[in-house]
Amino acid sequence: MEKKITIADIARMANVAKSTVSRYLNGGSVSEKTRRKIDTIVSDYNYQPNALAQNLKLKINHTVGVIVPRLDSTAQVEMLRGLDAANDEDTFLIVNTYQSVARELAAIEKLRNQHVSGLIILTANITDDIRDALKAFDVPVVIQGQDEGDFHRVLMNDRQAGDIVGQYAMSLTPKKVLLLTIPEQQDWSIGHERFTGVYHALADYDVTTIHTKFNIDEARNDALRVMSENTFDLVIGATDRMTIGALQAGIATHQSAKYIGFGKSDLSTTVTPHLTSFEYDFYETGKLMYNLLKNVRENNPSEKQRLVFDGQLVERESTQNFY
Amino acid sequence: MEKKITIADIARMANVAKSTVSRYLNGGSVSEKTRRKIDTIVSDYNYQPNALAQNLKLKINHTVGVIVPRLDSTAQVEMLRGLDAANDEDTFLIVNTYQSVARELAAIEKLRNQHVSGLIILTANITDDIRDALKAFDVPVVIQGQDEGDFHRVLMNDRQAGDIVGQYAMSLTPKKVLLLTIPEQQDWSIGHERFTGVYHALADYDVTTIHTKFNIDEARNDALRVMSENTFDLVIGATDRMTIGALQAGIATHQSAKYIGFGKSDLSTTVTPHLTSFEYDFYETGKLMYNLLKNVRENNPSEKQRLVFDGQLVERESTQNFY
DNA sequence: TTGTATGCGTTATCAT
DNA sequence: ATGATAACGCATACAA
Repeated sequence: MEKKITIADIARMANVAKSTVSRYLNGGSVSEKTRRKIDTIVSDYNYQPNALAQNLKLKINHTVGVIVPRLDSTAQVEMLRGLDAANDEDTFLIVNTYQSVARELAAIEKLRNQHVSGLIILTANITDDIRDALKAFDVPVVIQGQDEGDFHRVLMNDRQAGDIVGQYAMSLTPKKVLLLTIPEQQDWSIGHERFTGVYHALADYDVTTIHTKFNIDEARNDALRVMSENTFDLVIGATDRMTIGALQAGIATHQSAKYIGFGKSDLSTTVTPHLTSFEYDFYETGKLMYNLLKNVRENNPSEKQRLVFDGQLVERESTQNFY
Repeated sequence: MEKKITIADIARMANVAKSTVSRYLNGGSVSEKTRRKIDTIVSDYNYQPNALAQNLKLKINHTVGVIVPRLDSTAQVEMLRGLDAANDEDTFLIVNTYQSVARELAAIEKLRNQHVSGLIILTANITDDIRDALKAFDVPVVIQGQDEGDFHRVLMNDRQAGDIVGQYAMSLTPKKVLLLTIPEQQDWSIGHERFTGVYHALADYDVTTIHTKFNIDEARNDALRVMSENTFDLVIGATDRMTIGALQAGIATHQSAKYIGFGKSDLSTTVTPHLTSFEYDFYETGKLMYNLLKNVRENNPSEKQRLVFDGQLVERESTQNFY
C-alpha cells in the first residue's frame, strides 16, 4: 500500500538532483555509485513513472482511442483481439458506444480531451456529425468497413463476397430463395455491397427479400412471417445472426432449406446444423488496423490509405442435404 | 483540423491573464465583457481542456481501470454494459487480458502508471501474484465472483444456485446424470460452489462427473467420450457453453437427455432446444460494481464491502420431454 | 558525470 | 474582477 513516489522523492533520498534520476531512468550517463543508490530506492519503493506527466511533457501520448459500437458481435471482439495482439507500445482507451450516435460523439470528445495519439473506430456507420467531429480531431483516424475517403480505412471485400456467394447459390439450383438483409442506408457494405452479387446471380430465380434487424430474435420473427406462408429451399442472410434466426424459423415451420450466412462467429458451429458462411478473418483485420495506424503515425502520408481484405466461403452442414 | 488550443492561447487572444480564463472555465467570477470575449474564442476554436494536465494538477483522476479477462463471454460483456450504464463521470481504461496472468499483471502496472483512481476487475481467478500487485496499488479495487477478503467485491450466490438446481434436478427424477465442470482450483465459485448443492441433492443418484474447459468445442469432445459409451437422461454443465457442448454430443450420439446450464447468455435461446439455465443478471451486476467503486471512493470505508447477488432458474425447452 | 533552470497545460493562492 | 506566480511530475538544454 505504498504511496506513489516521485522523481523528486528519489532525488532527495539519494542526495542527487532530479535530473540525475531522470537520466538514470532514461538510460543516460550516471556514475556507478549513484546508479546503485538510485537502483535500490527505485526497487524498494517500486517506483512507477507518472504517465500523465510524461505525456504532458513529451507531448507524445502512447494512448490510442478505440471506439467499439457493439460488443455482442464476434467480429468486433475478434478485431479487438487483433488490436491487442499487434499492439506493442500503446495503451488502448476503449469506449463502447452501443451503436448510439450520441454516445459515439461523446466518446470522440472524451478521447480528444485525453489527447490520444490516434483513433481506431470499429464502426460501420459514420454519420455527418461524426465525420465532422472526426475531421476536427487532429490525430490519425483508422476506420473499418466503410469506404470513407476522408479517413484511413480497412475494408471487407463485400462485393467479392456477394459474387462468390451468388455463384455458390446458383450451384445449389434452388427453387425458391429467401434473402434477409437490412436497409442499405443503415449499413451500405452489409445492406448493399454484400448482396449485389447475390441479386445478380439469382436474377432469374424466385427470390423473396425481407429487411430485418441484426439480432436473432427479430430475425426469427420476421422470417417466421414469410416462412409460415411459403416454403423455401435456400435462405441467405446478410449476417450469421440473421441466418440463425431464419434457421430457427425454418425449424419451427418444419421446412428443410439450405442456409448461408456472412461473417465469422462461433455461432456458426454452435447451431445445429453448422452454418455455411462467408467468413472474414477479423482477428487479422484488427492487427492490420493497428499496424496501419502505427504506420500512419510514423510516416504521416499525404494520401489516405485504403486496404481491402478478402474473405472466403466455408461450407458446412447447413448447405448439405442429409441432415 | 484545428490545432489544439490552450488556455494560454485564449488568454493572449483575449488580452487577459491565464488565470482569468481558468476562472471563466470553472465558473468563477468574470465580468460580463471578458466573459463574452472568451466565450467566442472558446467556441470558435472549439477549445477542449487537456485532461492530462488537469489530472496532473488536480491529482484526482477521472479514469478508472477495467480489467476484462475474456470478451467471448456474455457475462463479461453484460457487466461491461452495466458499468457503462452506471458510469456518469469517469473514463474507462479497459484492458483485455485473455485470461493470461502475465497480461493481467502487465495491465495492472499499466493502469498504475496511468494513475487511475480505481480498478474494476471482472475476473474470477486471483493468483497470489495478482493479489500482491493489487494490494501494492493505492486505489480502491472492486472485484467480482471471488470471495477475497482483501478487496471490495460483488459475488454471485453460486451456493444458492447449486441448491436450487439440485432441487430441480431431483424433481426430474433422472436415472443417469452427467455433470460437466472445471477443476475447482481454476475457479472456486464455478468449479466448487455451483455444484455443491447439486452433489448434495443427487447424492443417491447415478452421477458421472467430468472436467472440461470453458469453450464449446472442448466440452463437446470431452462429453462425446463418455456419452458414446453411456446414455444419460440428465446433463448439467457448470456454464451454458459447456452444456451446449454436451448438447451437441448428445445429438451426435442420438440420446435425448435433459440439459441444464448456468449463466445468462443469448446462446441459451440460440441453440435448439432452448436451454434451461440458472441465470444471473450481469448487467445489474456491472452497475452494482461501478456504484460500489464510486461509493468506496467517496466514503473510504474501513471495511471491505461484500455484496451478494442472487440469480434465478429459467426453464426452457431443454428440460421438457417433447422435442 | 552532475546540477540548474525552464516548460508542458492546468488550477490555486494571493495580491492588486 | 483581475493578474502574477507557484505547483503538479517529468524531461531536457545548458552550464558547471
